[in-house]
Amino acid sequence: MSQRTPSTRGKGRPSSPILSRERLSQAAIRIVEKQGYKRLTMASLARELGVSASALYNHVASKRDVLVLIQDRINEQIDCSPFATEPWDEALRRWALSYRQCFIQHTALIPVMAVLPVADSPQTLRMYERVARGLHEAGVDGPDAVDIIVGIEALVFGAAYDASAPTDIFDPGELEELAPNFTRFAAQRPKDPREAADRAFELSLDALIDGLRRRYTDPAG
Amino acid sequence: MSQRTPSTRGKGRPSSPILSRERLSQAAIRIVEKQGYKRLTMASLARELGVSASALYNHVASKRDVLVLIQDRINEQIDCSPFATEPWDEALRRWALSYRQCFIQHTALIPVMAVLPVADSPQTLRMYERVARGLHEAGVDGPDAVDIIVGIEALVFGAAYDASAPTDIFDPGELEELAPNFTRFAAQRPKDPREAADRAFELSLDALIDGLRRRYTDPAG
DNA sequence: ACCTGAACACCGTTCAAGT
DNA sequence: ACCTGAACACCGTTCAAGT
Repeated sequence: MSQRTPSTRGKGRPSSPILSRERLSQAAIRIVEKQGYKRLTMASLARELGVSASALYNHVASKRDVLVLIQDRINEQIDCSPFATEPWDEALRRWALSYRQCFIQHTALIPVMAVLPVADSPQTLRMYERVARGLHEAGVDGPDAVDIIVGIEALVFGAAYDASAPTDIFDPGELEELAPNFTRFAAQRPKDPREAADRAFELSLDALIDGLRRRYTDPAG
Repeated sequence: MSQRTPSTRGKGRPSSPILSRERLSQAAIRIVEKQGYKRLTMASLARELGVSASALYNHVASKRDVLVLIQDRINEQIDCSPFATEPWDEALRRWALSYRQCFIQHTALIPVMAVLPVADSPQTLRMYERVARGLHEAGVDGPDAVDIIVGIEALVFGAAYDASAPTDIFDPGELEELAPNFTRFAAQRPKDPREAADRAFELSLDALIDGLRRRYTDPAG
């Protein structure tokens, strides 16, 4: 299914391949960081690597594969370390904050990431293992731990979109009369859209974790 | 900004335009329901309407505009009526369930919808007004009501992706050794992927609303 | 004002041909 | 095994020309 980096075989000339999945994903991330996802095309990726576009297909099956490679590297940056030191609820909170922070710059990956089989992304799997183990050790039973991961992830993805939205997203324009109360409430939020998005996310995240705490932690403990 | 349906002017021949934003969005939804979002192109939409593709640009500025029109009609189907009869927490729950149900078939709209200025979508605005008013009347202060809408929406969007994911999404394949616990836990979830997704969503939604209830409802009340 | 037809500037992907 | 160059089958969008 997934092509591996071809190790130079023992016989014949090494013929030293120019490309590899490693170099390919590095170049892709370079383009995304400098020019954004709109400018990441198979042609631009090939140019960055100094090869023809068709050469890429010796290493990936499709453009979606390139996005999967990027996503795997991005997930490496998400901080799961609090599960080693903090109580599960605080660890979950910090994980979610870090997760969202990573994906705000990569919302284009969300449609891919959200439905991606874990078999295609070792780093995602490592992350899930860390979180699932942390929750299980805290007394959450296995399937529920997976459900909690799924739920937090859902909130994180949605919130990452929200944080990347344009400034005027809640300005009703000429339609104010359709939503007078909502408009007034929205105007009372922080002017900085990023600050408003951060607060909305943390309000929901804290409520969610609070609800989980009630469910899974003995009130006497 | 937004083109209005041109009312036939008083002078000259009526010249009866074939197209309108109304007919355009209806045709678009017809294509999406029959053939999915991949098959919705400006060309296919024009064909469905019996006109040339370039004619569409007299009524919408871009393909994104078409998606916005679809989204507005989809949002009309989301059930906000519980806010008229139920307590705010139960109403919020039912709204979220209905919202997710609508978007499971329309995940392609999520990247558009999530960052869409409300000024471009009257039905979205109506929906927000209904929910914001319901929360405010229950004692939630204005800006928090908006934050809650944003948070629930984020969870709903992420969960809609999850519910539309392929069956084998948590099968680690050859990578099982990277995540032995997670793999075991995932295998204990319901076999039917849709049932598993539903449960994960409801667990998080219930925890989130429970957390909100604690925050906004007087425990004595 | 509204539509047509042709054209433009892209996409991702395939494939025979080379080494 | 890996790369090139040409070609294919699309996209969304523009625009002069018609009524």
